[in-house]
Parts: sequence; structure tokens; C-alpha cells
Amino acid sequence: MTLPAKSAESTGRYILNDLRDAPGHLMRRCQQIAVSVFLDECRDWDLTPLQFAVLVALYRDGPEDQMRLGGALALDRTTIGVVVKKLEERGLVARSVSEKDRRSKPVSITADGLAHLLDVLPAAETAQDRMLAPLSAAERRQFVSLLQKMADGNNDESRAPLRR
Amino acid sequence: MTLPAKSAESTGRYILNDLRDAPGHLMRRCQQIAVSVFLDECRDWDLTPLQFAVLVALYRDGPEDQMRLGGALALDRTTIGVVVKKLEERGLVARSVSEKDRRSKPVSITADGLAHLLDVLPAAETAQDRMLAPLSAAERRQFVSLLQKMADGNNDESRAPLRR
DNA sequence: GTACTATGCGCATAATACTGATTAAATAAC
DNA sequence: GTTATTTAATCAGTATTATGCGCATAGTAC
Repeated sequence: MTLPAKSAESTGRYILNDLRDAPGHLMRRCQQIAVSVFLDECRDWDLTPLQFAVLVALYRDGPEDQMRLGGALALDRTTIGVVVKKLEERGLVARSVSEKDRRSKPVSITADGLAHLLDVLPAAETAQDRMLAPLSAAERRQFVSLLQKMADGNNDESRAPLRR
Repeated sequence: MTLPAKSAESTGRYILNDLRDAPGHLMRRCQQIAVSVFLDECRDWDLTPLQFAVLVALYRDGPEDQMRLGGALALDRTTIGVVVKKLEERGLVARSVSEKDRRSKPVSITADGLAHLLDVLPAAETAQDRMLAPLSAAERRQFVSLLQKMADGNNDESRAPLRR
């Protein structure tokens, strides 16, 4: 048995060992790649990952006001507002004013939005597979499981926690 | 032994099963959390993750032009330019014009920048630990290893690949 | 030497993310 | 019933990451 190489795990120091192996830095690169792959795979439909996520959420759970929509996707109020505005300008979603609460503006997916969503779904699915391509099937399961554990365990650390 | 629950891994469909378990979505949340934890831990020094990364890179590898600096951190030319500009305005780095190649503006860390970096290092290290807190020691090793494998395996998918 | 190509950097714009402030409306406290 | 608090949404400002365009300089081909 050989001695383990000097590493962040053995030294307990991620940054001075090599910044490029620090979790925060690796997470940024992986997120960069995930967005890049998604945009490339879905370029024919001109949808960003978040615009796509909003359409999926509305399709699955029906009309919701912006706060609930943002909570379901872990987006803060400003971001969900901008994303919905963009989708509204393209006619993929519609906003109305609630009768019960006139502060609230429930968002719903339009017929155009639904058609667009069903059209882009296969490409979005392909994008998920493409970003995991370097990992084996077993590693993909581990990776997704660890991502979930980190995201859920740190949910309250985020300024925009998930609220189901 | 019980049957596995219906999941993205068993169906091969991440999005229709539950968008919130899709790799791309989880990656965005984890990145959100990583940035949030870093900013919180290092708030007394007013440094973003990338500003910090640039200081570390200059400290470790000495003065470099912007293109090489960006390549070492997987940042595109515009991003590295903006980050360096911010640091320059605060006097933490300095830019000069190269004698050999007058297109190039080598960046170096200043005395102030070095002092700032050494001061913030412990907090930045703590941030790395905090974002991994939900994971056990073994899981952290797995997680970092899988992040590295994904980032390296997809390096060419990124518009700003790592160039060492 | 001129022309072509590559490189380093900058500007403009856009999407995503967070903060703080504001407006307006609903709800709770008294 | 008036006041206080909370909530939904917007706006202004800043930061990260990306694209596209353009300029100036450097290197190469002929």
C-alpha cells in the first residue's frame, strides 16, 4: 500500500493545496459547463435553462404567482420576475391580476408556451445526459445524489431557498 | 430487498420525472449556495469568489497577462478583464504594459493585495468546509472527485476551457 | 513590403443572481 | 377602527458569465 498523495482531503486545506481543486471553484466550472451544454443543445428554441424550468413548473403544477413559482425553483423574487417578463413578451406565458389578492399576478403557460415546451423537451433531456457524459452510470447516480444532499442540506444558506 | 423507487436513474428521464432532480438544476442550486456561503464567510474583506481566485493565482504563479490568467481559472477574456479592473481600482493588483508585446498588460499582485489575501485565506478555507458540511468525510472526497471528473471531461464543452 | 491571420484587450448587450428601497395591498395587533 | 406588520411585486444598483463586434499589435506568407 502506498502513501496517499498530499491532497486537500489529507491536508484539510483546499485552497493552498490547489485552488482549482477547491469545491467552490469546481462547482463554478461545472455550472458553466451545464449552462453551456444546455444552451447549445436547445439553441433552436432560444430558451435559457431558467426559462425552460419555469415552463416545466407551470406545465406540471399549473398557474402560480411569482413568489410560489420562484420558491419551487429556488429563484429569488427579482430573478423570477425578469424570467417571467421575458417569457411573457414572447407570449409563452401570461400574467393576470388575482381577484382574491390584487397584489398577486398569477402566471400561466399559454398554448404557444406548451407547444414550445413539448418541442424542446427531448433536447433538454439530451443536455442532461451530455453534461454527465464523462461519468459512468454508477457515478451519475452518486453524483446526482451528492448534489441533492448538498443542495438540500444547505438550503437555508441560500438567499433563495427551495420552498415546496 | 425492495424494488427501487421510480426515479430519473431508472426511467432515464430527468426532467419529466422531476425537474428539481435534474443535474443542471441541482448544479445551479449548488453554485448559488457556494457563492452565497463564500460571500457570507468573507464579507469583512469585500471579495467575490473570482476576485479571490485571481489573487490566489497571482500569488502562486506570479505576474501573468490577462489571457493566461483567465485560462488558468477557466474565465473568458471579458470576465477576467472586469475582475482585474475591479481589483486594480482597489489597488490590490497592478497592470503595466509589456515591453515585448504592447498588446499585453501583465497583472501583478500589490503589497496591499498580498496582505488582503493572506488575511482572508482562513475565511475562504472555512467557506469551502461550510458548503460541504452536509456531506460526510467520505462523501466529500467522492463529491470533489466527481466534480473534477465532470469538469475535466467536459472542459472543451465550456466556452472558457481551462488552459494550464 | 504588403497582405493575411492570430492575439490581447476593450465596449456593448444580455441572462442570472442578490441587495436595498418603494409601492400597494392584505392581515394582525391593539 | 386605526396602526403595525407582512406580503407581492417592481425598480435601481452591483456582480458573474457569456456573445458579438471592433481596435491595435504581433507574427506569418507571399
